[in-house]
Amino acid sequence: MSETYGIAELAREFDVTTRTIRFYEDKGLLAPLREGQRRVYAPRDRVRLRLIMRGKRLGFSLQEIRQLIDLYDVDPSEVTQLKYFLDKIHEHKETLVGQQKDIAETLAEMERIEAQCSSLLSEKQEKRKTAN
Amino acid sequence: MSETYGIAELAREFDVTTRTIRFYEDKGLLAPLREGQRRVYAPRDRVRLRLIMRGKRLGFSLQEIRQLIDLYDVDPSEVTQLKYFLDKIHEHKETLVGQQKDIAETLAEMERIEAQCSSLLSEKQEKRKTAN
DNA sequence: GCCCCCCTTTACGTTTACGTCAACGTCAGG
DNA sequence: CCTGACGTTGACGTAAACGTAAAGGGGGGC
Repeated sequence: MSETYGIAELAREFDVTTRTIRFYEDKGLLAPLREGQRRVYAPRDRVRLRLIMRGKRLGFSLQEIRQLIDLYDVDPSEVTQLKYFLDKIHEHKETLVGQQKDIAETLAEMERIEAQCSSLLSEKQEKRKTAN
Repeated sequence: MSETYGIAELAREFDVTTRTIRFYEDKGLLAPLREGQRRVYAPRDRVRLRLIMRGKRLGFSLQEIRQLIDLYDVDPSEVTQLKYFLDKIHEHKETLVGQQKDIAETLAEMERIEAQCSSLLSEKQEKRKTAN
């Protein structure tokens, strides 16, 4: 079984160009198999691409995204490495929690402004009614 | 009263270079007063800079940040403009909610991996104990 | 046989967000 | 008076993340 995908297929699915996908490979974010020259993507590559897109939506650089992705296939051989990874995870978690806070603040302000606008709008529209 | 700030002062406070602050001015994100040639920043400029930094932490481009900031001082004169701003706000809100979801997912996975690593780690450390 | 679509590599171009350097004015302290 | 900190504009440099164009191979359908 184990479905595979072509580069154009993935490009369509994630709404990026094939150039972009190849670029990610260049940067070590993807490593598809080859059939001759052609790239053949396994489901795990697709998952990785999904992770990449999510990282981008959160404003992470490709380097940071690479770190994040690498956390998913940790080789848990050495204790020192495990500790290192735990550190990395803590770092990322802190960043994410910080972003949550930033988003919450921004959303709160958006809603404040929205309410302000809405009330002003309905006010104006009331006036237009009564003017008729 | 109304405190004012020099460019270096703000640069220190927000941990950016003066070049960066001037660059933001170039891009229309800041518009400090001048005393002769020198830039003089009012509290509102400081607030704006804070908004800019928050936007950056969320991965927005300076253009997007500009849009966001502009929402804070809307001139509520025209009804069509009000509607336009409400639209903008909705857009931004959707983006932010999307990011919240992305963050929640990523955090969940981080914790999954973290738990995995932790248990593996304590396991290994147990073995080292019993081996002695 | 030809067209079309998918695939490949190589290489130069572009945008964003600043960094860096030059060349100069201004004002306080020693 | 000199130094040093702070400020200015202007121009060029750079890293990241792709876009785009060139030049070509391989296979399927009519």
